[in-house]
Amino acid sequence: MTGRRRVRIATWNVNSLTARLPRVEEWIGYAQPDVVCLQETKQADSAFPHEAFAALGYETAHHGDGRWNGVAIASRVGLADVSTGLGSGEDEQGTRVIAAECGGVRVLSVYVPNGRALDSEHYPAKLAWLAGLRALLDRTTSPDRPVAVCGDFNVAPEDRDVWDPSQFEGMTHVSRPERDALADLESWGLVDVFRRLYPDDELFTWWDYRGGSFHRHRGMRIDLILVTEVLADRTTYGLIDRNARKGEKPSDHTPVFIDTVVG
DNA sequence: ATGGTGGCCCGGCCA
Repeated sequence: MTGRRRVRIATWNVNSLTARLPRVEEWIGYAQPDVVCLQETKQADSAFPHEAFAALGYETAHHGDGRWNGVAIASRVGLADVSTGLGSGEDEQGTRVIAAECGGVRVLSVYVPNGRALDSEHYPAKLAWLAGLRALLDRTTSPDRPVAVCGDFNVAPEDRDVWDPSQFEGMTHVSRPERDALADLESWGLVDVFRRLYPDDELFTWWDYRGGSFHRHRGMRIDLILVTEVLADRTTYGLIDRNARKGEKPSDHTPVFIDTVVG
């Protein structure tokens, strides 16, 4: 590992890897990411298709217990020092975070709890989970290092990250406490690097399956790549690949990736 | 029209 290398880091909530494997293989084939963070595999560790990724040249690590959640990292630039969970009391729902060292970057694949509704007990649990993620970063790495926290945050950081803010009043994903919890996580030393690259509105990563939302451009940007400044400063490109939301049996999320430089 | 679509897997729950 000498010299500077470009790495393409991607994240995708696949909404069941069992249902989505053909689309994931297809996407990896043309997008050629070096690291892919997956969320909502909905698989037990014993069911994860390590061989399918190995055939494409990727090492994989997965953390899941079956029906709910499930996160993974696939890497073709090395995969070491894997750890799972928040390591604190906030991840009782489990199987929502996995981390690994990939080509000189500490990569985390995260699936933040949905929260369901502002008056649900799952809502304060979501806020606590985000605080627990910051605590995990504090214990395991440093903002001076190359770190990429990638995943489905279930929070739209700003009003321009939803198709119509008036439709979301009183709902999760846009509330002040959720946005504050995300901002507090970023204040650890992370940059929403995709937004830094593209200040435009209407750049969404998720569209409801219902009501033709995708074709009506009714979405939200909730899948984020948060990186430390050493990576943000060297990020040359980023893309939300809307093509993966089209066609046969798409996930309701589409992948996001960035190109950055390590070393 | 508190609906609608899709994944889990077959009765609702979750997103």
